[in-house]
Amino acid sequence: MPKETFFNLPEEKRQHFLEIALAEFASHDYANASISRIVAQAGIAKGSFYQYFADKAELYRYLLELGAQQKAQFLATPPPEADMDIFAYLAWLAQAGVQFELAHPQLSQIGYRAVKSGDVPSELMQQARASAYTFFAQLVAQGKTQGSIDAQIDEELAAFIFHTIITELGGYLLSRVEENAADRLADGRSFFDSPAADLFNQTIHILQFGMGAR
Amino acid sequence: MPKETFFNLPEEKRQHFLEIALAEFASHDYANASISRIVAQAGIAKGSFYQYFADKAELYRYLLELGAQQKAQFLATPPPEADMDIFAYLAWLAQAGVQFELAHPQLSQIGYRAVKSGDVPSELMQQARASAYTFFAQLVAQGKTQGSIDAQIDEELAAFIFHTIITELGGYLLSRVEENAADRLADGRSFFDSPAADLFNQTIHILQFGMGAR
DNA sequence: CCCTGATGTGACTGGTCAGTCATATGACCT
DNA sequence: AGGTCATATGACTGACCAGTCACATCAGGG
Repeated sequence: MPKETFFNLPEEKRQHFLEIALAEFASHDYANASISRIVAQAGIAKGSFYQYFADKAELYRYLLELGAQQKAQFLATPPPEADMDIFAYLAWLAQAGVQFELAHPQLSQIGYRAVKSGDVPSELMQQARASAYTFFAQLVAQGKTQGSIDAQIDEELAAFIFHTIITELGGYLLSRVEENAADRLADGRSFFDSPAADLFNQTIHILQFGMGAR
Repeated sequence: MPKETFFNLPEEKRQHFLEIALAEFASHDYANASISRIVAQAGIAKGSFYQYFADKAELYRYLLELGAQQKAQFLATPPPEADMDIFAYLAWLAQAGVQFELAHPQLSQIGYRAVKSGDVPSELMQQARASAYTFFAQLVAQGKTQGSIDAQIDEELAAFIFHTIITELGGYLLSRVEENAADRLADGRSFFDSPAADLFNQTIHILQFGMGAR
């Protein structure tokens, strides 16, 4: 957590600094992100940075936390209905993931890098990863009781597949329909009219049929 | 490609150097791998390294190339039968991938890092990535003519799913049955007796049912 | 025994980095 | 005007890095 001095900064200056730090960590991995570059770009002295943050790691953790908060907010907007079909829920989750990636590409990049490529092997990350897995595993268990997932399928394995596809799908779809990404960003719902929507639905259907009771 | 002097080195010394370089690049990403550490560990002078390689990038490219050769060799052993069912072929590919990971964990690590996490954005890597995609896309096209894949499924999308699952599955399975990995390594075929084999088959079946003609 | 060409060597250069610290600035109170 | 406290500053330290280069070593031929 940043020091008090950071929060005492005028709102505008703090936001400006965060934007620059975000850009730096989005375009370089942890080892290559440079505090020297950040402060130069933000127009503050090196020493000032160390009045705000204990060290580089603290800034990084703070950015990750901001990202997690933003994403949690994204995923919380329409509260999941209790006994929704889990594939519908999965579709909703994946779609929200894409929306998040469109709305916060830098945060997405930082988060993606944090989970992939053994940067940050801190307990914190291991823990986040594990809880994502158990979340999906619970989803699978629910799917089994609903009868929409074959009871013989290994729950952890199915969770792994969900997690993997959800993690990678957004980036893939965006890379396929890059050109007018900004347009779709303007109106959230328009994503479903985009050419990506069909690909999106196909993916969910493949999982649905693939895991459905035989 | 290394300089001639490198190949003039006595076999033993060259191998020893490569082992150390491999370990370094497997445990650090490109930016953090250190030539200074490598030469110190290998017991050669910094200057000598630069008699063998033009620069750090050349060593890295060489290691990647060695990895690609080894993997190609792994995937070439039983020549794919002409009109094998493509899911059987996919299963074989994935299994060969796991075998490779067991046999050459360091090469796997380096290769994985190279494709993930925008290290090495050199044309070379983009190209390798693209050719992997078209390879899978062709496989999907073949599956459609065989009737084992629904004609309505987007070929590129299916290729993406194949590629993603194949890439991640090995690591996941190995992480789930870590304890006696070394045992299975001893005899290649014994993988199919391992507890991972069932998970493995389930995965292929999910894709098979998921993509099968409706 | 010396010459020559290939190979080995490690101190050195110039660069970047994270983090520190003595000093300066400014705000607010008395 | 003086005093006190929080904050700002950037030169500096020590560390590491990739890559260089003048020099040492060694092998084999004449």
